[in-house]
Amino acid sequence: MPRRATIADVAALANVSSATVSRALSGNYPVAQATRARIEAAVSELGYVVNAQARALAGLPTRTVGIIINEIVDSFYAYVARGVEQEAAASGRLCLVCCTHGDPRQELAFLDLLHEQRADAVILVGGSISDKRHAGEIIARGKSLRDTGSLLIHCGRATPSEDIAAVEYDNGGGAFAATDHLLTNGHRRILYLGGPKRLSTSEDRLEGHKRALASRGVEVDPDLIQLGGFGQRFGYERLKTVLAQGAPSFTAVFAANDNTAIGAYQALEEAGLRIPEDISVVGYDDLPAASLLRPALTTVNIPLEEMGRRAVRLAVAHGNEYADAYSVASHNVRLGTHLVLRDSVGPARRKRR
Amino acid sequence: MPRRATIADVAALANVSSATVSRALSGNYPVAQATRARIEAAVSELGYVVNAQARALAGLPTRTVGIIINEIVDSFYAYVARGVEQEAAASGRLCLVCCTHGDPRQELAFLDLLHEQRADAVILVGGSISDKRHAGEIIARGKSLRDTGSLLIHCGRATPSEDIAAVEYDNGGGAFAATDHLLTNGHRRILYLGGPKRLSTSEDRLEGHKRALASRGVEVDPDLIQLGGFGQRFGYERLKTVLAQGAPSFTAVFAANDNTAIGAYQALEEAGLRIPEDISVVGYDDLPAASLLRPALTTVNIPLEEMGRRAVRLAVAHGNEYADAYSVASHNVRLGTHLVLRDSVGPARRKRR
DNA sequence: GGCAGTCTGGTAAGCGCTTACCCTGTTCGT
DNA sequence: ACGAACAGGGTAAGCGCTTACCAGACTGCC
Repeated sequence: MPRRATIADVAALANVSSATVSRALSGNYPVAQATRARIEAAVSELGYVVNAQARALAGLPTRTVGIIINEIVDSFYAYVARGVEQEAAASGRLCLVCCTHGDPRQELAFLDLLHEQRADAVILVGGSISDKRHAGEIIARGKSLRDTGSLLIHCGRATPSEDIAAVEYDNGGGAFAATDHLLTNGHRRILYLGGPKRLSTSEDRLEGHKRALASRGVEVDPDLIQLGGFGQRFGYERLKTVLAQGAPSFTAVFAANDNTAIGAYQALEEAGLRIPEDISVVGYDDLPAASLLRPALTTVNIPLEEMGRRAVRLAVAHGNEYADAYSVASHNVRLGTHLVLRDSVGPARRKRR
Repeated sequence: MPRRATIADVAALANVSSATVSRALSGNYPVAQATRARIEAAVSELGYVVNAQARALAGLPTRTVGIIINEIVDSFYAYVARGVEQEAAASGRLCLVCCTHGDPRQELAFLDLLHEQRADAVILVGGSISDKRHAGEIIARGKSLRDTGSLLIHCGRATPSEDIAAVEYDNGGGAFAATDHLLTNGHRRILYLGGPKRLSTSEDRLEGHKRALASRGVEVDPDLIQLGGFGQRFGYERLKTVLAQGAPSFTAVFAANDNTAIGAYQALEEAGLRIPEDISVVGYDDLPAASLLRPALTTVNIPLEEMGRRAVRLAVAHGNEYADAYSVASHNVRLGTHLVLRDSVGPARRKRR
């Protein structure tokens, strides 16, 4: 059973020292053409593959970036991950993907695991729960990561500390635009559906919604705010429950994200309500599913992929000017969102005609 | 600027040797309660985090598994990745995810990168192009990987060699079932749409389709076989082209995968053809999008997540009985597929009534 | 009381690579 | 013609961890 070849084997076969082999391979030091050729021959003859662990241990960066997301099959996260992966691959880095399934403790556990792996950067994606203790834990790990030359970047979540860079998007603004669009179409009673409580993402969206209402002097009716989850299931069940309580007192629903909107579609369909004739719907995220729905869903677009790319760039840029990693005021980034008009919003129906 | 703490620092602070610290941390050797406590105190005081690279270099497994997929935002791959991630996480392993975007050369490049990383296992997902040279390259890397104690597993693709384990699914069987269902509904002229040529996945599906036709004595009409791609775009454009050539000569379309079916839906919609009244449609994969479509798409379910899990288990099981890694006849796995009936198939229309 | 067996813990040899430091020739500039 | 600068290459000291091997201190048993 062949043992894996080491640099020493290659060196022996090529009749040079292991230092020369190392130099020829990393190409950061002059090596004579002839020597290089002999080394390359030896490498392919032995099927030599450099050992990344040894390399990292010797002080080189690991060329891996970690990314912590909720759920890989959720398009929201998948697109961010794609951006991260692309940008990472562009610089020859590999991606360590971790899924928390929404468990904040997992978040911390993965942070530790990625620290063990000495990932060049770790990117934490998605809304954060509002919890002082948890935030503290994150900050501590951020510091600790930085002490090893790695960088923690928040992506799509506000930074809990000056020291942690973040790539955000105009979450409240998108919600404002969506609600404003509904208002412009004459809707005054809008059901706000979905979004876990105490999650920054939901809170920001709800805030934007309320701000839009306020800007037109529409009062918020607590009954029209139905928080709870970000899933299709939640959208379906909750809306069904609300609908079961009698004729809808609203003319539109603002689903806190597209998944919830999908659930809302089902509930509306079952209740025999037409979109947008009877009820208008807007979503948030602009996932591919939004344009698959019939009628196609009007929703807020987030530059998810770009966010992922930016996050990596932020981390890697810092990594380059190594000495500055400590002094640089983390250049936060905030990207814009915009409403994508499709077919799920119509004029508000006259009051029980 | 704090330097990262090493095991030696912890040892010094706890007044023991580094060996004892190592033992206390990995817990595979008796360490006195009191000593252990002192060590733990030192660890948390220093914020010590073990260095995975050093550990790996010292001979322990890296506890990472690599997975090579086409595209992370494609649900097909995302679900497999999810299974892999889950199973990996269950054994405390991290996942290195690589996306080839369909480029076979990338496949090889990532295989090398994962080899460098000494991943405990690497899982290659999705159809393979039919190319002797490429297959040879894969086999070579599989061997080389095994020489380092790692294992290459194929997932959703047939193994090119006895030495490489694979988790497959009954691809042809699913296609057979789909076509058979169409035949049962009276369809005789079925447009087979999509699937890149020379890709094992497409070839197997087409084979199942033809087999079903043959079993009912229906001849295959080459004009009704429209190969080319697996994307939504392809499905749309190609079907549009076909439709532009005059009244459809078929009563059903078998989309080689759900994405193609989505494109087909668009083309049909634009052409004013109703599903399933005018044209029936079946897809393949049973992605979440299939049930979002209206009418909901009848399609073939593949246990994607389970495949991912199995792949990891296959690799890890072998890893356990280390000595056998060489002798064990790779226990291939083949999972079943089944047709999911929804609303996109109806009885064949009478011939131009 | 002597000795085998059990607990604990230390010593030190690697794991495979990079790179600071050193050395030998060449090649130039002036 | 001579020192400087550079190309090319070797030596060996780590990087941080695990673990084989060894040793002292008890324990209990005959």
